[in-house]
Amino acid sequence: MPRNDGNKAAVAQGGGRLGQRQLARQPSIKDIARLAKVSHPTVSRALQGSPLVNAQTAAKIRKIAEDTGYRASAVARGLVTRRTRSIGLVVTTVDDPFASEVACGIEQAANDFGYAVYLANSNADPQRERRVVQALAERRVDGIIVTSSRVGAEYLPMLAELDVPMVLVNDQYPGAFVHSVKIANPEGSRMAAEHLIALGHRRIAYIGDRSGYQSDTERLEGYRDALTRAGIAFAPELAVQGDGRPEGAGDAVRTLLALKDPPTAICCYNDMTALGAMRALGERGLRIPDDVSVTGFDDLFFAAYLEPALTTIRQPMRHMGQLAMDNLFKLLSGEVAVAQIKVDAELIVRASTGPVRAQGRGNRRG
Amino acid sequence: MPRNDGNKAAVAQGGGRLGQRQLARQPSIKDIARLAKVSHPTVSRALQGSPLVNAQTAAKIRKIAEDTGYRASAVARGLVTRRTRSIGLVVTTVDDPFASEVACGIEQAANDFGYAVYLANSNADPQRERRVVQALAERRVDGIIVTSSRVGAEYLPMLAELDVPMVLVNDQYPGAFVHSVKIANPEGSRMAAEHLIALGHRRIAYIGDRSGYQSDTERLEGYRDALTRAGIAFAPELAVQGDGRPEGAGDAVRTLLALKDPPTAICCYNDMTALGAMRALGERGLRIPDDVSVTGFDDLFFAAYLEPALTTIRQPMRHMGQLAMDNLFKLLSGEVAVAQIKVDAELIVRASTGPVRAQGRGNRRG
DNA sequence: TTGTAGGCGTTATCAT
DNA sequence: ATGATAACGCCTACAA
Repeated sequence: MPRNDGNKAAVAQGGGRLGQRQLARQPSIKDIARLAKVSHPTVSRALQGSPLVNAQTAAKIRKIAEDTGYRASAVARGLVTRRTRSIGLVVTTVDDPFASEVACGIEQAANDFGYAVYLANSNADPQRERRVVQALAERRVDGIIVTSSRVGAEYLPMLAELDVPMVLVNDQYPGAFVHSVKIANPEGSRMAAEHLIALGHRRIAYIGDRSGYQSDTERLEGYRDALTRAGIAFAPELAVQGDGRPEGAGDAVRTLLALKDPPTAICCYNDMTALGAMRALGERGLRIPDDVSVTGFDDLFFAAYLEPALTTIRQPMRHMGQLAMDNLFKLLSGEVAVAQIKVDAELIVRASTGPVRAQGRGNRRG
Repeated sequence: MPRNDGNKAAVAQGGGRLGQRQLARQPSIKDIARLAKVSHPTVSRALQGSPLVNAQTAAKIRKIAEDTGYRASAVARGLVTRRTRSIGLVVTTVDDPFASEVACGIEQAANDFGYAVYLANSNADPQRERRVVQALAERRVDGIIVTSSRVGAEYLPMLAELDVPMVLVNDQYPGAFVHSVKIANPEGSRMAAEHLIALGHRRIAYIGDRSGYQSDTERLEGYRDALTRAGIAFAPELAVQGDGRPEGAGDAVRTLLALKDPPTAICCYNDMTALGAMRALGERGLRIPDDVSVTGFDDLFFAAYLEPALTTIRQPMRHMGQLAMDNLFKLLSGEVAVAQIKVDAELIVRASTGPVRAQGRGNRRG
C-alpha cells in the first residue's frame, strides 16, 4: 500500500535523484527528513551529534545525509545563530611577504577552530580600506584582523562604531585603542644598530619608510637610542627616507653615498628596503660587508638566500598571526583578552655585516 | 497628541539609540521601516535604489539607515537569493610568493565586482584540501578557484560532485576536467634551455620538482625538446629532482657537482629552486655565471634582486589570477567560458646566465 | 526521544 | 507607489 506522504510537496523534487545534473538545489534538512521519515529538527539534532536522538535513527539520518551529498548551509545557520564563524583579514596587499606570512598563521589558527577567513586587500588606500571593512561588516564576520593598517587616525571612530571585535597586527597608530599584536620595534632596531656599533661602525645610516608611520618612528628611535648609548652623535643627514620597498631604498642609498662622509653601515627599515639598498650599493661597485654593512628587519624568507646573506631582525610573523587569532578568539568568547601583545625581536647575524675597515671611511671602490 | 505606534514592539529597543554600547543587535530592515513608518519591503526597495519608490520616502529611508548605522546583512540576503557573492580561493599556502601574487590578482578582480573571497590553505595536504573545499561548499560560495592543486586525481570526482563552478590555476592534473588557466610550461622551459644553448652550453642540467606533478613533467619536456632540436643527447644523470623549494635544490646541486662531467648550466623548475641552487653553487666556490649558468621559472619579485640577478621565465601571476576570476564570473553568469586558457611565458634575461667557458667543463674553482 | 511552531533578516510575489 | 505574505534553510524553545 503506497503511502501518500505529502506528494503535493513538489518543491522537494530534487531529493532522491543525485548524480543527474543536480541543477535543482542542494538537499536541505527537510529533504533528509522526508527521506528518513522524521522531522527536520530531528535531522538537525542528529547531524549535530545531539545525544537526545536515538542512535539508530541518528545513524540512518547520517547515512542518508552522506548518500545524498547533504552539506549544511552555513549561511542559514549564520542567520539564526547570529554567528558566522568567519573572520575578516585586511592586509595592504597579500603579495607582501610580511602580510602573507602573517596571513598564513592566521588562516592556520582560524581553520583549526572551524573559522573561515575572508581576505581583503586595502592596497594601502584608506578609502578602499574603509570599503572593505564595511563589506566585511555586512557579511557579519565575527571579528576582524587588520595588519599594518595605514589608514589615518580619523578613521578609527568608524572601526569602533562597527562594534566588531578587532585585533591589529603591527598597527601604525600612536595610541592604539584596540587590541593589537606588535613586534618590539625600538628594541629590535636598537639591537641591529648595537650590533653594527660592536663591529666598530660609527657612521651608521638609517633608511626609513615613508614618514608618519609608527613602526618607522619606533625603529628610528631604537637606532638613535643605540647611538646615544654608545656616545655617538646623531647625524641628521644619515637618517633618510625610503618607501619600505626596494625602489625607494635605491634613491636613499644614492643620497647617502653623495655625502661628504658616507656611512660605513646602513640600518634598513625592513628587508625589502635592505634588498634595494644592497642592489644600489652593488651598482656603485661597493662590496658588502667589506665596504658597507647592511641590516634589515623582518627576516623574510629570502634574507638567508641573498648574497651576502642578510643580517636582520626577525619577526616571528606566522606566530604573530596566531597570537592575533588567539586573542580574537578570546574576544569572541568573552574572555579577557590581552590588550597589547608585544613580541620579542631577535637579531639574526649573517654575512651582510662585518667589522668596519681601518680608515675605511669614504672609499668608494674596493 | 502622542501616537502609539506599536509600543509593545519591545524587540526593537535598539532602534534609535546609537553610540551607547550597542550590545543589542544590529538594526534590521524592520527597525528602519518602523522608524520611517513604512513597510520592510519598501525599505528594501529604497535601499536597493529601486525606481518604484517615491523619491521623498526613499530619501527619508536612506537618511534613517545612515543615521542608524544600518548595514544590510549579506547572510540573510544570501539565504534568499541563493547567491553569496563570495568565492573560495584554495592555495597550498599563502606565504608562497607565487600563490600570493595570484591571490592578489584574484582578490582585486573579485573585489571590483563586489565579491568577497574566502582564503583557505591546503598545506599541500590532500586530506586538508578536501576538508577546506567541503567547508567552502558549506559556506555556499558561488565558485572556487584552486591554485597548484596537489591532490590526487582520485579526488576529482568530489570536486565535480560539489556542483560549484571551479577554475584551476596551474593545476597538476594530466587531463584537466574543468576550466583552468595555466602557463605555457613546455614552451617556457624550452625558451630557457634554448637561451642556454645559444650561449654555448651543452652540458645542461634540469632540477625538477618532486615527480608526479604535471607542471614539472611539462617543464622537463620543454627542456628535453630544446636539447633534441639542438642535437644534444639527453643525459639522464643531468635531470635530477628537487622539491620546488631552496632546500631540495641544494641536495640536487651537490648530486650534479659530484658527476664526472658536471653541467655548465642548470635549468631550474622554478625560482625557489634556483635560489637554493645558486646558494649551493656559491658554497662550493663556483661563480655564477662564470662557472655555471642558472635559470629559474616564475620571475618572483626577488629574482631581479639576487646577486647575480636571475635569468628566468616570467609568469604573469597577477594577471593569471585575474583571468581565472574573469573566467569564473563567466561561469557564474552562464556565459560560455573558455575551458583552458593558456598564458604565454616570457624569457627574462638577466645576469645569472652567460657564455660557456672555453674548455669550461668540470673546473670546480674559479 | 521526537514533533510543532516560530523566527533569524532579507528578497520576491502578489495584491492594492 | 506601497503593503501583506511567503519563502530561503536552519536552530531553539516548547510540547507531546
